[in-house]
Amino acid sequence: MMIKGKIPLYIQTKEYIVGLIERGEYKPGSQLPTEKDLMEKLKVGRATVRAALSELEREGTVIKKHGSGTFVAVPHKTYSFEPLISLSFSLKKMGIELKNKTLLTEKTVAQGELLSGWQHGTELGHIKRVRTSGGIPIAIEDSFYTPDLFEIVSKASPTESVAHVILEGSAENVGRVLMEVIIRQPTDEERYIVEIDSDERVANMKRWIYAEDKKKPVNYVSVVVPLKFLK
Amino acid sequence: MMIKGKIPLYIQTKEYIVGLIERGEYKPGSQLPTEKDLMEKLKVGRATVRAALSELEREGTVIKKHGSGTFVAVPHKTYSFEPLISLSFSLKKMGIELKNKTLLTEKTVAQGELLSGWQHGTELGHIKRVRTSGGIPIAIEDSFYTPDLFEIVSKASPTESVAHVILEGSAENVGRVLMEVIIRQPTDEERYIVEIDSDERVANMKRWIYAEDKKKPVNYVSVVVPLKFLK
DNA sequence: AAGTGGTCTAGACCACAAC
DNA sequence: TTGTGGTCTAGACCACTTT
Repeated sequence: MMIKGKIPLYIQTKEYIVGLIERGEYKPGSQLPTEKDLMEKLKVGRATVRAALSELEREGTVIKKHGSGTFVAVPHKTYSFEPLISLSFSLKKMGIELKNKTLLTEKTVAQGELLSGWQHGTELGHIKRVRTSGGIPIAIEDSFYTPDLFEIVSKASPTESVAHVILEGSAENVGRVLMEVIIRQPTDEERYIVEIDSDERVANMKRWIYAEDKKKPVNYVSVVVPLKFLK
Repeated sequence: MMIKGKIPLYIQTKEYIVGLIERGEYKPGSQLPTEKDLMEKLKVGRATVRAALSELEREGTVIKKHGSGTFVAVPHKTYSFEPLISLSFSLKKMGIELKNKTLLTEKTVAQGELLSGWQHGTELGHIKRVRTSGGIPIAIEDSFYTPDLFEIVSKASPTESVAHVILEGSAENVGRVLMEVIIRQPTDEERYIVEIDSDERVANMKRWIYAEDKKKPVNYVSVVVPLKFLK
């Protein structure tokens, strides 16, 4: 090791491991050298190796399994669309964990503005949640699903990304995703839930996911976040 | 410390620090006890304290500042609008390395259905780029801007995210963002540029950014990526 | 100069998985 | 039982910020 003078050893260790993977010496799913191997090979302490591997795990490059070893992460196809359409995915990548609190779970029918491409009277599942971080309400989320999807989503972990469930759950193949973000004044209900003044503005993200036939959405989500949390 | 037998010390340390914050003993923005203080107070090693603080920083609860101290995070300003609407941000998260090759920079006028939202004949700046990874063309990007924005974008680094420039550059306040992702067959030109067969499908991501008046877009971008690169 | 977090080592013991 | 990663300590020196 120790080639470069200024760069921290654990960064150099990271680069060494990434190099092994990029050169194809260790394929996705295969086991990487053990921490002990890396210590001896690179002549560094174990904390240094672990710091490198920890960052790589956080970045999704490797997966550590207690008792068995460290493995090259297998990129999964369905993850590909996720960052584009998932709010929680993007925030998580930035290191921000949101906690969900479910306010309401019900069966309803499409009506009013919420038609969103659905026929009037279409049966839908509806979940209303508040997302918090450190106990502070950050976002209000209203999500609507076709009955089939509602079954699947209801059984999934409430902290799991809906986009992830849809993409991964094989219920439907995604054919089209539409997303809209607008800046507007909050409603009274929104002001109450996220505790803001009436002169503060909110970002309202709406997302429609269509199945492969592209006719009607299988999922519609509206997320409201005060602008002060976004700038 | 050492109250609970099975739970790791660094987790207990985390809980202790979170408790300090939740009980209001340390308000957002204020400086937390130093690592040394925590070591002595809790009778644990420094690595344990640092493990706790590292997780708390990753979760967005605290902020460490080299040379000055560790502070309770201020929930404001922590979140960014960018991941929601930036294509390059998302692509980067997919592991797609961003090297841009500009094929075309021109002034043009709005025409055809692709430029929906603009009046026929509106003056626009147009940039056509190919994104490559390891010399292989991965994505085709066509972006259109109002003349004012075109000036700013042209001067910005070509690798910089357009969404970033628009959000940070204060050229306009963003009032509305519309994004669409569809899966379709490639055009002949697309097949030529990214070197794919006609039976392979592509993901076409389109994004419109509207200024505060929400009438006409200030930016329209279309990115085409072969599905096989999204695995 | 003093204090803070950042990096690093050497060594120990524990918890889990596989043989 | 063996080997892996998980946790933890004690101590050292470095880099940055503030006084």
